[in-house]
Amino acid sequence: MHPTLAKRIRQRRAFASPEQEAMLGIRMVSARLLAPWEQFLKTEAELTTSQYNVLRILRGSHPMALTCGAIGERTIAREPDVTRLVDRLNARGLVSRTRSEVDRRVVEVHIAGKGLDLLRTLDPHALKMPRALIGHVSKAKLRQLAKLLAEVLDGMGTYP
Amino acid sequence: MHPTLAKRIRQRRAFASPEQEAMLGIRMVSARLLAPWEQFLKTEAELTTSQYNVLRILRGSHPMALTCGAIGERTIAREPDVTRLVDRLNARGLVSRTRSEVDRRVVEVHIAGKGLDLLRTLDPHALKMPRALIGHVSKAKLRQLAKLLAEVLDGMGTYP
DNA sequence: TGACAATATCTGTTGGAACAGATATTGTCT
DNA sequence: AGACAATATCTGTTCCAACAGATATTGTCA
Repeated sequence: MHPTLAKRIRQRRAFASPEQEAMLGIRMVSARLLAPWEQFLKTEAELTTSQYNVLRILRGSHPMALTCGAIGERTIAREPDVTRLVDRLNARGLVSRTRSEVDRRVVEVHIAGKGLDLLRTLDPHALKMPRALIGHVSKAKLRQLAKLLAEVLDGMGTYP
Repeated sequence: MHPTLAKRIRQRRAFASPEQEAMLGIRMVSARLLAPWEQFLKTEAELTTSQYNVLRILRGSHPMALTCGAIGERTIAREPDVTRLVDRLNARGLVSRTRSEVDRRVVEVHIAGKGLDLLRTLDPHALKMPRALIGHVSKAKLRQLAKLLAEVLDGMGTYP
């Protein structure tokens, strides 16, 4: 699709600071990693990545239910927006919602059997895809990359 | 905000393949790099990143105009969607559109003075932000990171 | 030249993300 | 108990991205 992307990074290297250089690289790689996955989720399961992530989180806590607030904490989505996200999953029968008895403000969300089934069909792809996309880089280098990324994440600043 | 992210990577390291590990890291870092920038563009300039990128592209070719098609090639956006994107920029006077005389199917898009002014106010932030966010990592490691990312980009596979 | 494909952009429509403010319920303090 | 803040979710709304199909213009070939 874009055979010149790596070249563009190399071209900029002379002008950009190491920080800009790294940031550009991360954004480019991320964009090209996410696109196939989003496309796949959409065509195979009609899910957005947000929806998929929520389902994964709910499976993670299964058979325990989670409140909307708890889901919000574990995702990037703001809590007020969890409602509709869960709504759409509920409309498709992938999760079930029940108003808590002890605190009736709270809604408890629970992954449904249909949701578990759907995730199961996606699991093999979630496993195979990383290898298909970046398997051409040696395992040692990938470990090194992950290590550097963890260091970037640790102590990342804010802006402004 | 999420002090446990790096920890989550480390925890998964034992279970995940190097490919999954690297992919997870890239996605997490990218998400946390993009969010402040999107937020900044929105509050300071009421621009989406797509709009900002188009303005940057147009400035790059200034004083030459670009067709919608040419803009589409240089971005991730599909060509049919460039129309409205440019529409919104045009409505704010940031770009100007003129129907080509030689081929009247074509629309030539040209960044306006107001667009150049807006970019100028954003430039210093685009320079400072990378340092603020990932300046805590040594320059040598950042260069190494960029090198690894370029390698990942080169020869990245497809899925499915 | 006329038919038909190719190109470049536009329009109609849908769905989701984001934000602000509203509502319902619970905790707390007097 | 009554008032008021805090919490948890919901509703109304707007904006944008994405896709499908339509339109206008140009190129090509019989």
